[in-house]
Amino acid sequence: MLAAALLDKKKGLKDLAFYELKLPEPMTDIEELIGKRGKNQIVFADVPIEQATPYAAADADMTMRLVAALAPQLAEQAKVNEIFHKLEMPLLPVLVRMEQAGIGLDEPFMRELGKRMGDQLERLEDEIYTFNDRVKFNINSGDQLSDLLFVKLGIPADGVPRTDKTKKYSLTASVFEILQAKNPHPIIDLILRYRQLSKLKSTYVDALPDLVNPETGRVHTTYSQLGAATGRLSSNDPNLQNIPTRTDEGREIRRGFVAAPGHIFIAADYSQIELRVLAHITQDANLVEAFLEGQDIHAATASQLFGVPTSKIDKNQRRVAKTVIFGVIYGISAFGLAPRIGASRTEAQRLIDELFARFPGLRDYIDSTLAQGRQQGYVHSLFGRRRYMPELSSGGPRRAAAEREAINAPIQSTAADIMKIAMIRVDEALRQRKLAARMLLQVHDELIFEAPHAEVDEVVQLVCEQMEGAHKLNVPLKVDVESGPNWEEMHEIAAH
DNA sequence: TAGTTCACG
DNA sequence: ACGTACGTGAACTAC
Repeated sequence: MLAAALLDKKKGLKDLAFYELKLPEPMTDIEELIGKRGKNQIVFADVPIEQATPYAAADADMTMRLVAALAPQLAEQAKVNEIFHKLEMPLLPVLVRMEQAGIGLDEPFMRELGKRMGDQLERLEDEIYTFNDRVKFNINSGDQLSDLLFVKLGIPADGVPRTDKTKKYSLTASVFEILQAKNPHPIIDLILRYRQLSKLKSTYVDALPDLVNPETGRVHTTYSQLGAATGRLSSNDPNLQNIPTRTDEGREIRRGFVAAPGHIFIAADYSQIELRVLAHITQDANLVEAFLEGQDIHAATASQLFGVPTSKIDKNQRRVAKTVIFGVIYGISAFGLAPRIGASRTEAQRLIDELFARFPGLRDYIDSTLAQGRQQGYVHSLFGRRRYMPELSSGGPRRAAAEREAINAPIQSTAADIMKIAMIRVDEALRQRKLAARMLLQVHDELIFEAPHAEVDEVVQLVCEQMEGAHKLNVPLKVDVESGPNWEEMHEIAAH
C-alpha cells in the first residue's frame, strides 16, 4: 500500500494526506489559489500573502505528518528502505543542481532551423494537396487522411490494422511503409516526410525557445523520481530525454544545445548497460564470457544464432541479432519479432528458440522471475527495488502483458539503480575536487556535463571512474566518452 | 480529456 | 481463440 501510494505519480500531497492521515478538514487545493493550467493561471508568487501563508504552512505540515505516518511502513522493507534513504534521497539534491544548472540553447539557430522547416513543410503541403484536387485539408487529422487515402484515392485498405480503442485505420509510419511496399503511391512518402518534419518542428524547434528561462537564458528541465514504474527518471517541461538523434535532420536540433563560452560538453554513456545487467542477473555463461572478452555483443549473438564466426557476421545479421536479444528481454513473441526483422513467423520462432538454446540462462531467468513474481506479487531489481505486478496471477492478455513487464522490469530497474549510484558519486567527486564542471542531463544510460576547457581531462577521468565503478557486476561496466561544443558535434575521447 | 502518433533509451 | 516488445512525455485531433 505504501509503495502504491509513493509510486502513484497521479496522487498528489492532498490525496496522500487524506488517504494516509484520514484528515477530517478539507485542504485548500492549489488550483483554488492559482487557477487551472491555462490562460488565466497565475504563479504562486502572485497569490496574496494572506492566502499563500496558510496554504504553504499546511503543505509543509502535511508533509511532515506524512513522514511520521509513512516512514515506519517504509522501514518494514529493509531493501526498499535502503533504496529510499541511500539512493533516492541523496539523488534529490543532485537533480536539483542539474535542474538549476539548465543547458544553453542557441535561439537564433533554432529560429533559423524553424524557418527552413516551415518552408519545407509548406512545399510538402502543396504537393500533398495536389492529390486532393488541390483542396486543402488538415494533414494532421487521421480522419481526413484516411478519407483521402482509402476513399478518394482508392488505396486498398485491406490488411491495414485498426487502432486500439476507436478501431479506425491505424496510420503509423510502419503501416505506411508496408502500404508503400504493397500498393506504391507517391503520396505516401510525402506524408511520411511531412509527419517527420512537423513532429520535429512542433515538438522541439518551436517549443524549446519558448522554454528558455529569461533569468538564466537557459532551458531547465524538471526530473521526476517517480516518473517511471521501473525506477528510471523521467524528464518534463521540456523533456530533454527525447531530443532527436536517430535521423540526420533530427540530430540538427542537437546543434542548438550549446556549451557556455569557455566550456565544452562531455557526454559519458554506459555501453550496453542493460545487456551487461542481463548477463549479471542471468549468470549465463555465454553472455558473461562475451562481455569478459570485450566482444561486440550483437556480433557475438549473431555468431551464435547463425553459426558463423564473429568476423564473418554482416550488418544485417548483426541487426537481426540485436533485435532478437532486445526482443527477448522485452518478452517478445515470434509474431512480434517477425515483422521487425522482415522474416516469416517460423523463421522468427527459430531464432528465438536458437537464442534460448545458446543462452540457456535466459530461459531460467524468465521462468524464475515469473514464478517469483506470481508468488510474491512483485519483481525486483538487483538492489531490491520492487515493481508490484498483481496481474501476473490474472488470466488472458492482461497477464501476458504483465509477464512481459515482469521480464523487463528487473533489468531496466537494475540499470536505473546503477545510474543513480553513479550520479551521486560523480556529483560528490566533482564537488570534492572543487571543479567548476557541472552535470547537466541524464538520459537513462548517459550523462552530459559542461566543463571549462581546462578541466576536461580531469572530468573525463573522474566520470569514467565513478560510472564504471558504481557497482561491481560479474561483467565489467564500460563507459564511452565524447566531447564537443554542442550536443550534435560530439567526438569520441580516447580511452582513459 | 481520450486517443493516436512519435521523439528518446 | 486471443494478442502479440519494455519504459517515458509532448503535440495534435476530436469530442
